[in-house]
Amino acid sequence: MPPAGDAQETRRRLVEAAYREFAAHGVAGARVDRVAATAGVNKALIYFHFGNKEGLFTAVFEMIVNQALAEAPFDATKLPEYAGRIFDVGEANPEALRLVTWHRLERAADQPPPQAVIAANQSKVEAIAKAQAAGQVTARYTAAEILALVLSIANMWTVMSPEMHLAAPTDPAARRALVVDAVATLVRP
Amino acid sequence: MPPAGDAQETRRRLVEAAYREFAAHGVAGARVDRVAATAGVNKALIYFHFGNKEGLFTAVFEMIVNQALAEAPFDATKLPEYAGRIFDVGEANPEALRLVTWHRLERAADQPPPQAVIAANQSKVEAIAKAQAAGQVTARYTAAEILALVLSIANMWTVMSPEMHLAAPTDPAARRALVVDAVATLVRP
DNA sequence: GTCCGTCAACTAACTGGTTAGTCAAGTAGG
DNA sequence: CCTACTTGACTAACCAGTTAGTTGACGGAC
Repeated sequence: MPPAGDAQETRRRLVEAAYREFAAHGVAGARVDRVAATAGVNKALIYFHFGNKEGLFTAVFEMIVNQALAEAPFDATKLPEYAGRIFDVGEANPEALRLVTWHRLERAADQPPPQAVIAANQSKVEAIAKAQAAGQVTARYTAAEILALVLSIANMWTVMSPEMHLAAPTDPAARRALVVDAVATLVRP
Repeated sequence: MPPAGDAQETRRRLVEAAYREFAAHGVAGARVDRVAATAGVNKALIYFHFGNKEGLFTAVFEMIVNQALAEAPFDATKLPEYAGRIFDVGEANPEALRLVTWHRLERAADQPPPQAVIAANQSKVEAIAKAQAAGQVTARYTAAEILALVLSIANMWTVMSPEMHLAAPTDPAARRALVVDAVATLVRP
């Protein structure tokens, strides 16, 4: 085994394992020993690299946020398509949405919101405002309200309680079509 | 001390205390000792009355579900108003929504969905279908899809990540107006 | 009417397993 | 040999659940 092995690689393996653990069980439910076992490294390495359990979650959360921001390019003049893309990303990474929800429930209260997210939202709001001024997007709602609506509808199925899925269409394509169409209806000038 | 005291009252106190504890910390994060202390009863009574921690959560969850179903009378011909009412209930009981979210994350996978919720959803879907047939609600989406849309939008602000609140209007009245208007726009025939 | 057995409701103290976090020692590469 | 990295073994605290026993109400026997 490589003791002076690749620390970078060890960190990556730990974050990957922690991602699954936290997404499945949250901070309180996650087991540090389980993360270490899954990553195939000694538990003490977690404390060496990340300080504590909380630090490990922070590392995972930052990775997910950056990844999410990178995967969904924003175009204020094509909000329905953007919503569809968000839907696709959520569909492909259901664990990421769980992780964000755990964050909201367990940590958001005593954690300052990530600067990257605030900045990203701000630029999106400005872009929407510009599109509104150009008459490409409805002026019925404020730019921030539109962004909130788009994101809410894009993620509506993942946030929905599972009981709802029994009554609603299970076909992903139909769910996606609904998301795109609903956003289109709402943001039409 | 009343040993053969009011068991009903003891149960109520425990459920009440557990409600706050679970809403704040979830199942894994909740502390049984803390619930007992808050309720002012002996910890063993929790196991006497509810079997285990899980049973206590189930009791709390059932109470919340029944309460929620009772508080929001459904009228398929007035979906925007219904969304507004759901918004109001959520605004008045933020803890209830947290509890439902905890349930979804921690228990929904291995818990059969409550029959009461399924039945309630089914009757709502049927009512919407009837309103669609009468031309009072758009036929662009299926009845189940409309219900999903209405509920998603009604709860959009509570589900939204807190970062969003920084960019969006903090005025509850404005948030409510948006919810009602967006639903109206979507369900108009 | 009082004695006694039963039972639901309740309690204080305990247990055994778990868990986050620590530490001293060791290993390889530069 | 020194720095960065890794390890097995350890611990102190925590926490869900248990246990053995107490309390008072109720009801039937005499």
